[in-house]
Amino acid sequence: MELPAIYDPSVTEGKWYSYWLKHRFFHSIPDQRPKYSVVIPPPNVTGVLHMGHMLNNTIQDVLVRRARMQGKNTCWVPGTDHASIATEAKVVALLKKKGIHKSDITREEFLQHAWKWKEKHGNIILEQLKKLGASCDWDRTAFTMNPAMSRAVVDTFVFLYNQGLIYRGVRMVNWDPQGGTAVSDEEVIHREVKEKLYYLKYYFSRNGKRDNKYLSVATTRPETIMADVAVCVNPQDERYAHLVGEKVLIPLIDKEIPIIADDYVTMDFGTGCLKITPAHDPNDYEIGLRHKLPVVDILNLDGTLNADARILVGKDRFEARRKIRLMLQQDGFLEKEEPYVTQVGFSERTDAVIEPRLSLQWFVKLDILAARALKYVEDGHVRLIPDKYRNTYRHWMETARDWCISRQLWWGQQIPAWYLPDGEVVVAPNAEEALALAQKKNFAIKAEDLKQDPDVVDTWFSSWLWPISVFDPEKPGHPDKTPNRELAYYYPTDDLVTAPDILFFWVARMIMAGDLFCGQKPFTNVYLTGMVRDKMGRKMSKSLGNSPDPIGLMNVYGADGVRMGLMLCTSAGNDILFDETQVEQGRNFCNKIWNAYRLVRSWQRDPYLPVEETSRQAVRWFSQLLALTREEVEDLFSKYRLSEVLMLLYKRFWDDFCSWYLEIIKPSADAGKRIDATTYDATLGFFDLLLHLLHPFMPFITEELWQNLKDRKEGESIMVSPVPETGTYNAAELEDFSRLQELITAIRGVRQNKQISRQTELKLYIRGYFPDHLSVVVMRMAGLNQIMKVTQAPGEGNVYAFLIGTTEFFIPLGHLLNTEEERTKLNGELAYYRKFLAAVEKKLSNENFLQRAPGEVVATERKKRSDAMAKIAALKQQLSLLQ
RNA sequence: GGGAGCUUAGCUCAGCUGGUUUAGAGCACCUGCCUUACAAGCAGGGGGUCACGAGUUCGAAUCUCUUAGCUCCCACCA
Repeated sequence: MELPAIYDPSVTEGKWYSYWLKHRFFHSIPDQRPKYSVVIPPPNVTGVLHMGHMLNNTIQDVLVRRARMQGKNTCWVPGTDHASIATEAKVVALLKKKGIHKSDITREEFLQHAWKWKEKHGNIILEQLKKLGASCDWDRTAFTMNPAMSRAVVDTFVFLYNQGLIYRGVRMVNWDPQGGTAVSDEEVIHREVKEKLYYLKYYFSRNGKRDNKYLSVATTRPETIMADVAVCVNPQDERYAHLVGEKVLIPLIDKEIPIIADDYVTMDFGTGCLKITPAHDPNDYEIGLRHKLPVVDILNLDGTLNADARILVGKDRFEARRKIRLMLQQDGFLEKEEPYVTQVGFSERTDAVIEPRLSLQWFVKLDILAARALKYVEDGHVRLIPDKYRNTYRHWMETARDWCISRQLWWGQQIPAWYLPDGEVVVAPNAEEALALAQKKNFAIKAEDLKQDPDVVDTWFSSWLWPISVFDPEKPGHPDKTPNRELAYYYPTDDLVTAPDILFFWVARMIMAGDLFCGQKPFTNVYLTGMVRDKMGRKMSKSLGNSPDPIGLMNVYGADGVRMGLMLCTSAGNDILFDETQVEQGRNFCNKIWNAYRLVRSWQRDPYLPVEETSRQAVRWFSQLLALTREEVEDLFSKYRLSEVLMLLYKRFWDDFCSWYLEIIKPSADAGKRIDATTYDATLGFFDLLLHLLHPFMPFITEELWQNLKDRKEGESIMVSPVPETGTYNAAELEDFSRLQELITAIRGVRQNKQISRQTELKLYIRGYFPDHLSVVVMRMAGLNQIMKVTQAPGEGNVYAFLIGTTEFFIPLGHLLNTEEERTKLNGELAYYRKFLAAVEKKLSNENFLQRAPGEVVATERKKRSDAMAKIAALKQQLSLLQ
């Protein structure tokens, strides 16, 4: 078979992915074997693959493929998240283009559009993952809004409500006036904004009339003064203490409000006087509660001022701000204004300025759940990798606030709460049961009297059930139910790979749900990936245009190349600075593997050819090296140091296997590239093992070559084939071989330096330790015709001398040797070793060192001294030999 | 404002409980090579006062503190 000199991923990758699917290698059903399970962090249905997904899913695939090759019953569950806000926004935008406004259609009509959209676009990202090589069990593809999982969400809601863990309450929420919904704290982006700080005059009230004295109050939001209910000072503030209890008048509308005192107020900020606006500021709301102040809400849902504002009614909040500033100035209430930089919250989705707003929302009580979830991590039952995130996790869990789970949207699971005409509420899994409950309260109630809460639950309220509901959707909400066979087998899952920015609102909440419904953790290890940034360290974003198209990258470099490029530079928890040259390195490595295979394939296996000694030594060495490599790989994997595993394998394959091993055993072209059977078979065995070790990282090329390595039957695959056995290794032998490599490199260096061609054969004298059985290898690789062990430096003139360890080597070079140059070089080395020796001797003459340092450390220092002395002696002698 | 982390070669990073580390790797770079597996390659080579300063110690890239710079998380001082 003639193979092209350049590896072309496009002809192999699609072929093998189809083959894997056809033979259902990714599919898993419970059996007797130990399991290994992973659930994908479900990407948004609206999503298209970006570099973050690439990294995250490559890591999962590496772990999953490795487990599968270890013989575990491996199950990687894929799926997507319905992503309420993001999806609804997309559908709303799409309808708008068609001239349909959301408010003009019914909920049912809207949902029909949304589902249609989901069917059309929802699977794009999963198809893209296939191109990456993701070995998911596609038969299990889940969706957080499919009927069974939605049912799980409803049951969970009902359960938590009945347990008293869900309640409805008035809270200050982050209101997005543009999106028309509350959003969670996590969906608010704070940005610095240059604003103005306005100092306003609040005149004292004399029986409702303006006094001529006033308090100066600083605010960034003058448009909210009509909602003020008090002015607050710090009780310690001597400037104002005597005024507490007096009344002032709100500018423009002359409403009378009290002066109160609260520790919250910072004395040295602004004027030390804070206007209290409970309806429009969370802190003010808290203060309002403490002081039992009324709440005046002057804003409509869309951010315009309502009738309670008395002035500027109907104006948008920002327009109102500009107008009221002028009014205040005209009427002399504006004392001064100064520039001010402050943090303003923006909606992640619509980029509108978030308006703190009081409203009735549903909440999950988190105090107990968080405390229990914390314990799993504290006790080490759930391991965070890297473990620095334990601190972050603890901090959050100890300060967790109740979770607002209602969203004023349609796309999502509608809250299973029904309101009676009198405002009472019943919570039940469906309308019939709700009616039954309602009738217990009032038997006259009919079905049409009940009105279901129009809101849906937060998307995280479905995804926190993910590791449970993908296996047994009937389990959430039913802690006492016996888990089904699937859940019993696959749960808890083994590894979770996700980004640290959702540690709290996803990872932590999954631990809560796991504890609540299964009494167990949902996963054992959480591998937290870094964020993929560009090479300048900037976040990848559409607006910067610095985000490469993953599909395009895979088309150019191959999926294996891209996977390798990403994996080479990722350590857990650290951001990765993505640079296309890394992917190029991955592509080049694929090509290297490909060509190594081409070389081996070009040889003729000859069962009658005797084994050459060089080959025998090479096989002996490389099989030991592979045995060591497997140990190292195991160790690194156990620490989740994936990039280091890959780098190790890269060097083993490229440097050791190709540059050393294959070069040593390579049969000459003159002999018709014939190679003895023993060496050849061993080489194929090594290749096989290397392919197995590399497969988790580079699934396609390894499958392609493994299939070619021998005649394979339909249905065989590297991913389910046994890993070739390795023997043992002897560290001393491996050390001998690396000395030999140093020696050969040194001789090659001499050749290059002195312009001695490869054809010119050289002689080598050795004084000191050298493993004689490796001499043949040196002769072959360094082009020597003679190696002699000597006890004295050779008498011939113009000998090039060098040291490796304490062994001296000599190569007679005749007139090629530049005596002056050698002298300079040797003197340089001599100076180095003398300095080194001095440092060691200083240490050894230190009484404290001898007394306090452990014996072995002292012993190594003594060895360093004797070695250095031997080297110095050798160098001196070499110098003396130079004419 | 609070918390966590980072700073080692031009770049990306190892260096784990202080001692074979007067510091390693990959890429990039320099030199010589189209040697019939691979120029996406081969062979050889150069390059770092371990951010700054101090301390602990017989011994510090490693432990402690100070300073500077960067990153992330949490937090709406109006």
